[in-house]
Amino acid sequence: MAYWLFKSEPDVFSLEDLKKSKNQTTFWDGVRNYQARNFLRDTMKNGDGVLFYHSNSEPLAIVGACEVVKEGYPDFTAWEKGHDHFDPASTPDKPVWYMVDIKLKSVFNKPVTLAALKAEPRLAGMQLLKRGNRLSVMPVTKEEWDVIMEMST
DNA sequence: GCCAACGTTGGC
DNA sequence: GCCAACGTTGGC
Repeated sequence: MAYWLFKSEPDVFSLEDLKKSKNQTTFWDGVRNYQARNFLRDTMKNGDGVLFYHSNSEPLAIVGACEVVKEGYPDFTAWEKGHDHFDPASTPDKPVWYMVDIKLKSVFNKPVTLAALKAEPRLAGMQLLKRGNRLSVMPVTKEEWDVIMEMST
């Protein structure tokens, strides 16, 4: 079992949106970065934990936890003409981009803000905090996961 | 295969 | 709204 962090701009898709989704489950479409794609396609397994992070908003924070409920499969929004995530390089025969399904597990009582993450010495190595980090899907260690869970209650 | 130009991300 | 950091593109 592995752990991950997904970024989302709440103006586009927030944890509240996930909460309101059918079965509180959604497909994580729109990842158009190869490194993140590889995580989605090759590494993520059912039951993996996912931290849900709100970027580009106030407050910047991890706001909840989810679980992978469907492993990597082609992101079909890539071949929907006119879709925001359309990419002519990807086709049903030769998909380039992949996604997983995640299901809401918990909405944090206390969102763990970016400032709080930075202030926690045990999280000094977190990839999210590294300078210039722009990955929207990234791994989290079990230790980091546990600390964040503790901070969220 | 190099690298400059460009577009995007995302915190501030 | 700014701008640093980074990935991608495309000319050579």
